[in-house]
Amino acid sequence: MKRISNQEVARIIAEIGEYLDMEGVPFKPRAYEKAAKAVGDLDKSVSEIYASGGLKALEQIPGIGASIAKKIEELIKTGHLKYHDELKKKVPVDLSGLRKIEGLGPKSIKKLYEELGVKTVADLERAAKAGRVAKLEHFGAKSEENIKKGLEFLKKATGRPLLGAVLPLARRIEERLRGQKEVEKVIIAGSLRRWKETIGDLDVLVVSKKPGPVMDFFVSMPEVVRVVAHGETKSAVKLESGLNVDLRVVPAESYGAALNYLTGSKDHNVALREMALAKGWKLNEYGLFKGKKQLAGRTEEELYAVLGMDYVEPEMRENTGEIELAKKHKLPKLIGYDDLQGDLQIQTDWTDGADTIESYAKAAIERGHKYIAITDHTKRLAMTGGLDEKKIRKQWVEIDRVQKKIGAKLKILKGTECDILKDGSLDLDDETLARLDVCGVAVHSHFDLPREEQTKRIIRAIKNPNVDILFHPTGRLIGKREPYDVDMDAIIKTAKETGTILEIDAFPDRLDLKDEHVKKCVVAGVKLSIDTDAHSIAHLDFLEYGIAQARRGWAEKSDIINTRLLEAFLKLLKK
DNA sequence: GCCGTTTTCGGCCCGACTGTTTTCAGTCG
Repeated sequence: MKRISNQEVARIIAEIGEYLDMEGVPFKPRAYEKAAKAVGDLDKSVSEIYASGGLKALEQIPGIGASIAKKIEELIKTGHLKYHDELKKKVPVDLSGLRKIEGLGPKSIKKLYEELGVKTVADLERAAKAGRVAKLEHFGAKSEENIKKGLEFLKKATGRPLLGAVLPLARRIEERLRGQKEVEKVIIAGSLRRWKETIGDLDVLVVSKKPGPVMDFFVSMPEVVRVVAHGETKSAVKLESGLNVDLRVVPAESYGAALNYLTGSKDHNVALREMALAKGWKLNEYGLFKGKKQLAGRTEEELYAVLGMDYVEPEMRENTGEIELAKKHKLPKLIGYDDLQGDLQIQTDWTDGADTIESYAKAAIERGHKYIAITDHTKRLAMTGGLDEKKIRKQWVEIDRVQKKIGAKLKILKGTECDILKDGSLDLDDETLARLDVCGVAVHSHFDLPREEQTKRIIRAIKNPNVDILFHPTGRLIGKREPYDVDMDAIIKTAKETGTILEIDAFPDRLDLKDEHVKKCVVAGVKLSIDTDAHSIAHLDFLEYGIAQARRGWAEKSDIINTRLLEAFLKLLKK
């Protein structure tokens, strides 16, 4: 059997949808697009799903039916798909590559191929430079110019930026717009408001009676390198970083409906619209309407209420069951952004952190923390100057000194980020581990062990009765490193049996556990911690990303151990 | 092609903007 990645399967299915779109086939393109997204978002590999459950298991995936399941089967078995090959024969182009150029859809790509023989991005570049694109029917000088610009940006593009990279900029833009006198309200919607791990582009919503000056101000912001659209109610710009920012201006009576529409997710919105439709109403970005009469739309709360459901927090809007719960008034009460009492993973200048224990303590007090754990690396991570049994005892003396100096405002817990060795044993002896307040363990080596071995290794580590928390459980670095191959269900099961806490690492390129694992832990009754993994004082502010991740996994306050005050929190640890 | 407390057949979200058009197709979200 061929080993084919989910991404590859998703790409081929998506391409089928686009080829059908070229032909003008109705509805099927959406079905393929949905199926491709479903495969791309899967937690497990499609090959494994097929290996363990066959076609039936594939059909269980929402958005995949009998026909696409068979196609996936063929891909897994042969690495090829005849149907895809046949479609590609008609328009043999680098579809995935060309689709990355902004403004180029399937229909335009087909035309460029048929009229100019454009197959690749390089072909397109040559044709555009020679002025051949502008001569095509329905194309023109501007279309050609836009294609050239799209090509330029494609060369610089680096994929979706991290939430942590975009949020500070988004907040600056929001503040700046708030300062405009024509602006009554401003909010950033879209995936940012849902706190997705990475951000496609920014969707800004403004309430104003005079949109003109707001639009003019927006398109002339200093970061703007290109104005993509500049209309009365909608404008779009590209920033020097490559980020697209859309601005919509609506009247106050449509604010809630527009906010809902722009926040998404698309699937959540479609489900709401279908609900409206079922009642004989219509939902769009201007409101909920019965005929011409507006039933709701001024606020999101009103919109959900009139639809007969509870308000759904943006982090939950993925159409993964939240709508049903909202109708039954059974939504979880998510952990709040002010609910944490402390931070349980901090690296200091004793290893690879930048700041001293004392300066971290002061910074934590400023942020209102009640406790922090000092969790430096251990000796196997020699490059960080990892602590051995002797050196960590010296650190305890320093912690005691700082504790005495700062008094009762903050408890500094003695901790570790102890290395899990290749065989699942730990990098500090049990006697030392037993004396720690908080014992975290983590994998920093042998990322490529076979799944079974990796799983066994981690399970052995967390079965150690001294171990309290498994740090960054899957080891991924978003956009840089895949998670190691590990059976998370088995880890969660063992964590439940042993009372081990799993971490939501809030560092923006980790966010590890990810939302669906958080969900599984909540269901299993496994407790979680939210920690920054700070390597400097500034990183202490990352907690909000971890809280967002917890909320995206439907975690309540009680699921997270460091929402508790010190005494209650310590009772939840193993000893 | 997918899906089902209306349904295994007959539906499938909806609007803004651009660029090319003189009324609309394509793309995007």
